[in-house]
Amino acid sequence: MRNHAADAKVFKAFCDVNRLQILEQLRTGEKCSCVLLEKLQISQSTLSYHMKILCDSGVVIGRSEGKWTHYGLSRDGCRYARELLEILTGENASTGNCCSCKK
Amino acid sequence: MRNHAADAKVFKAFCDVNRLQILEQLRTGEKCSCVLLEKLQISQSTLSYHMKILCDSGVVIGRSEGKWTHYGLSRDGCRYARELLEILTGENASTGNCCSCKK
DNA sequence: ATCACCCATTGACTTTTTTCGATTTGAGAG
DNA sequence: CTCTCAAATCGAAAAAAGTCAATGGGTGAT
Repeated sequence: MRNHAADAKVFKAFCDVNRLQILEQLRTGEKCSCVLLEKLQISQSTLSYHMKILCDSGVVIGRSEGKWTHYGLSRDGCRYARELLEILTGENASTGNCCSCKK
Repeated sequence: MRNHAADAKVFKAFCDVNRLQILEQLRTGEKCSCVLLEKLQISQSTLSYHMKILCDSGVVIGRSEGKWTHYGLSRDGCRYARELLEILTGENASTGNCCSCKK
């Protein structure tokens, strides 16, 4: 029996347009906020808000270095998300017809 | 260049606790609304709302039969969701260090 | 110490999502 | 045709998510 709240948190990362744009930027490697921000139409505080959600989901990791914070995809977090989706939708799921509706 | 709004729609299916519970029920085969409802703490109209979102995401398909509508996982829709996540998080994504921050 | 810069947090506001009761629609059954 | 039942839709309210400007905290440069 799964923890649905925890699972939902993981997929929160992928259900917002701005976050998908951020993830797209991260696919080519680590970026710091200032660089991410250049290609987005949002304020700095809004970006920070989204980065928090991405980090909380486990898909992204932040790495502090001096003044900067570098964000990158978490290999483990990404794999976990894919495994989760596999569990939820995997081919082993039954697609048989319904028999529960007592006509 | 991806259509982020369309992609976000797919993952909307997985980022809500009630919808995850519904998907869990559907893993064991088709169910009609009345059966799904029994195991959820929501009203009939709310369930209908969630079923619409699930169907719009492509992950679930509704099949009308007389008075009943049977809902089931869409094999194609589920595969598409997994492929999408693979593209967004796949191992081919770079995890190299940032070089864009001119120190 | 002071300044400039990067980023997180706060508080207020707007927008979107979720929820429900009531109503409507559509499909058998009598 | 009328009645009943399953499910969708509507309208309104509540809850949650997203947004920004302003502020604060930490770091490195001067």
